[in-house]
Amino acid sequence: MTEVTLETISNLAKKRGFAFQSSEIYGGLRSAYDYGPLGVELLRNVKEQWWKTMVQYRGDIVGIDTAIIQAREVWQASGHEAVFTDPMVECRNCNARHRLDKLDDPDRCPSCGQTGTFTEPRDFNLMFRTHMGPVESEENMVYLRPETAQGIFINFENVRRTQRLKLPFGIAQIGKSFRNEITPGQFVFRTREFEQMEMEFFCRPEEADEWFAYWLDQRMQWYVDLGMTRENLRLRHHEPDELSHYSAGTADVEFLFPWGWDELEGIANRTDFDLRQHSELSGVDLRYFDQDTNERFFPYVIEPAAGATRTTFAFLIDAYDEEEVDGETRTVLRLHHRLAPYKVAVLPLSKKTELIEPAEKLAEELRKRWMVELDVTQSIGRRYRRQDEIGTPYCVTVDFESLEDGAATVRDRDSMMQDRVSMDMMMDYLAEKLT
RNA sequence: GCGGGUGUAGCUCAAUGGUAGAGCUCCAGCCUUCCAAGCUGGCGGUGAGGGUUCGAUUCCCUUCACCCGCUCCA
Repeated sequence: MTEVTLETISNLAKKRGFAFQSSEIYGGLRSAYDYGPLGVELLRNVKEQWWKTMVQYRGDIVGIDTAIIQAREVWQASGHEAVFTDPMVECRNCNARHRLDKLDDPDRCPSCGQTGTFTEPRDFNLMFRTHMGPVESEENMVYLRPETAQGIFINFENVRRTQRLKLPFGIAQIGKSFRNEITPGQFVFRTREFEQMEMEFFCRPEEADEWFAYWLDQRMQWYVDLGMTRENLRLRHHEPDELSHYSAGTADVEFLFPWGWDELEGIANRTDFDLRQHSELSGVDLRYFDQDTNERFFPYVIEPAAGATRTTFAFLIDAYDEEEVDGETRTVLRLHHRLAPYKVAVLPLSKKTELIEPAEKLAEELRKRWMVELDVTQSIGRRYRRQDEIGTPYCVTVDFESLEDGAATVRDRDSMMQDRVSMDMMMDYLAEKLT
């Protein structure tokens, strides 16, 4: 695999239309990116694969899509309002920043040992605030959700009842979340607006450890099945002192990014913290009643929470490859075909009308099933390289011979091998390759 | 947010206190007809705002963005 730098990959992303800086024509807005025509396909494919694996292929998990704006009480119950608002001080001597409430001595910097070097404490609020309704007041202040999980917990009873679910079962959701990260960066890796793929798996408390291990295994396998290099993935268990306020155990799926290992997904045992909190604050009993044992209890929750945008980014990095072909560098995105933005490119060998017409007809046919690009400009070699660079698994070339034999050449992205296939059979041929 | 670095065309890079150039890319035409060929032409730029100056891309200030560190997290 080719070593890839952040710069290489962000350049490719901009050049080919995967992601652009947000508000670029106004000088750019920090920490926000817009997904271009290729990026949106890749992102959609990642989300689709997650949904299929987590919801469609399973009988024990259902989906949901909850509002980004929720009652303020949700974030009071979850602990976010308290935990995400911290007074911070900064050391003028060494520029280290510390949470005031975590300092043993509020006057002494633990990083450099100096005293009296701190700035005035400033409030850091990690949640976005806005107002519901046209009048700004404290009463109608609302937060943009910092995680999708709470939308699931507050709908636990709605979903359980309407779908007649029995433990163990899961509720999955994909959606945007917002956090005022102190330091966004590394291209789309850490942004203040991001997309999550979260699933809350509810089980009996005594089975939580078992399900935790199960989901670690399942989630790791998902990345591997979609072609991510095994050596670029690892599981890292959190130390007790880095656990979130709700967690009894957390492990991260990490990917080897150009800057080092970093998190793609956190898998946590959230215990019964959230359901218990919401029960207490709302007064609604969110306990589960087990008719077989006649028990009423709060289920435990195992949560695999993945970042959709950063996972998409990781797939892009992992797929990037360069190789020497006839003294030229060929750039190839070796994306799994299920993730590739375009599945097929139809390329008439020349711009002659007699070739463009059957090519258009073929493209139109294949579009019913896949994302297909028709490219007629410049030489065939250049067009192959262009498709390689955006990860298109197959190119179909219509040439003059096609007019005689009704067949076209199918060229494979990775091997560059070619196959002559009848155009009548093209759909079936490609369908078999693109399962 | 703090400290350090960087901003010239889509990309790589030139130049200058006095009309900003090139290569690649892209687009059109010709040619070619299966792995980034060639020829001709075209589009396109000093991140933004202000100041100094007869004149600023160049000097000064502010701002915005990016990169590296600190802290937080999917």
